[in-house]
Amino acid sequence: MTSPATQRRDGTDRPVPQRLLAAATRLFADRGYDRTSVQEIVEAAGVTKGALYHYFGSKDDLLHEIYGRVLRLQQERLDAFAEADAPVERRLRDAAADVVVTTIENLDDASIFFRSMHQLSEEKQKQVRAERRRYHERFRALIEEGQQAGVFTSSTPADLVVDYHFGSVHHLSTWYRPDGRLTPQEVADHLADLLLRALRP
Amino acid sequence: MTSPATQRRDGTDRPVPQRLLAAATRLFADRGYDRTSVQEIVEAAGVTKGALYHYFGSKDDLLHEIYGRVLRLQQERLDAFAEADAPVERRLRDAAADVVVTTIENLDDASIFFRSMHQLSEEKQKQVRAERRRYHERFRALIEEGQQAGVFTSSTPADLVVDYHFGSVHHLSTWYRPDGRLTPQEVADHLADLLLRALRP
DNA sequence: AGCCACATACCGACTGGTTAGTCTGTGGAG
DNA sequence: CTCCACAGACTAACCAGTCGGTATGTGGCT
Repeated sequence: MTSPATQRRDGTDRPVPQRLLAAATRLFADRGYDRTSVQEIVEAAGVTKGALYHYFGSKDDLLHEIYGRVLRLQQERLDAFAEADAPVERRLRDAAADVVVTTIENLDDASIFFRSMHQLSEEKQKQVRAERRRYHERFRALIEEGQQAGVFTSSTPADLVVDYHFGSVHHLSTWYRPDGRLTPQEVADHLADLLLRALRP
Repeated sequence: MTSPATQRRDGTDRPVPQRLLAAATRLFADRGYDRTSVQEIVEAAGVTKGALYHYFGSKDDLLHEIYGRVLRLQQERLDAFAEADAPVERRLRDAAADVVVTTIENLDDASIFFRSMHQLSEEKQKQVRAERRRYHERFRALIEEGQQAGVFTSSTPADLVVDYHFGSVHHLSTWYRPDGRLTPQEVADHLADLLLRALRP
C-alpha cells in the first residue's frame, strides 16, 4: 500500500506525472507558456513525449492542472480561516496574510496564474474563472460581515476591497525576490496591516 | 506644415505606423503577443508585411514601442501631479487616482504591460524596467515625504506601499469592465481612498 | 515644360526553422 | 502471453523575417 497509484519504469524519484507538472511549472513561470516547448518539458522531467501524452491529453491540460492545484489549495486555506472561531477582524487578517505567504511560497504558480489565463482553451478558462469567483465571493463575504458589524468602514464597496487586496497579491510575483530583505511573513503582515487600516471606520 | 512626418500612399485614415501600433495593441491585448501573428496585425491595419518591416525592425520592436508609449504617458502625468503646489496628501491622492483613470482608459495597454514583459528581448526588458523604476521611485518619494512630515504612518515601508497600490492598478485589466456599474473616476476615487486610509497614522 | 535620377513607401511570394501532437514499437511485470 | 508505461521518429501546420519588385513623389538640370 505504499506504492503510488502510478508506477514508473525506474524506481527513482517521484512519479512521472508529478515530475512533469513540476517541470512544466518551473518552465512556464520563467519563459511563459507559449515559449516553452513540450520537448523542453519532457527533457526537464527526464522522460519523452510518449510519457507526457500518456498522462495528459495536451499541453493545455498540463496548464489546466496547474491552475486546478493552485485553486484547490487556496480555497481550502481560505475556508479554514473564514470558518475559524474568532472575531471578523482576526479572521480577515489571518486569511489576508495567509494568501500572501502561500503565494510567495509558490511564486511560480503565481506568475503563471496571472500571465497564462488566456492560453487556456475557452472552456477551461470558464471553469477556472468560476472557481476563482467562488474564492472571491468567500473573501468578500468576510468583508461584508465586518461592514455589517460596523468594525469595517462601508465607504468602499466590498467587491472593490477584494480586488484591491488581490491586486497586491498578484503583483507579488512581479517584485518579490526570495533574497530580498523582507521574509514572506513580514510582507504578509505588512500587506494585511494595510488592508485592515484601509478598512478602519 | 500640417502634413505628418510620414506620408502614406492613399490619403485615407491615419498614418500607417500608427495604424499598425493600434492594431497590434488591440490584438496583443486580446490574444497575447505570442498568439498574434504578424500577418494578423498587418491585415488588421490594412497593409502588408512589407509596410510593417519598413517602419519597425521586428515584431518585438512593435511591442517595445507600446511599452514606451505607456511609460512616457504615465511618467509625464505623475511628474505633473507630484510637482503641483498642494499638500502631500492632496498630491498623492491626485496622482494615485490619476493612474487609475489613465489605466482604465487604456486597458489594452495595461493588460499588455503586465503580461508581455517577458516576450521582450533581454535588453529591451532591461530598458523598460529602468524606466519603470524611475516611475516607481517618484511615487515612493511622495509617500516618504508624507511620512517624514508625519501625515502618513511610517509603520509600513514606502516601497511596499507603492507595490500595494500598483498591484491594484495592474489588476484593473483583469476585472474592470467598461459596462460595469462604476465609472473610471469612481473606481479611481475609491482606490485612492483606500490608499490614503491605509496611510493614516 | 519636359525629363531624368533617386528616394520613399509599400507589396507579397518564399524560406528556414520550429512545434504540438501522432503512431508504431518495445521492455518488463504479473 | 498480455498489458501497462513509456520511447522516439515522423508529420502537418504555422510563422517571423527576407528580398526582389513596383508605384508614387521630388528636386535638379536644361
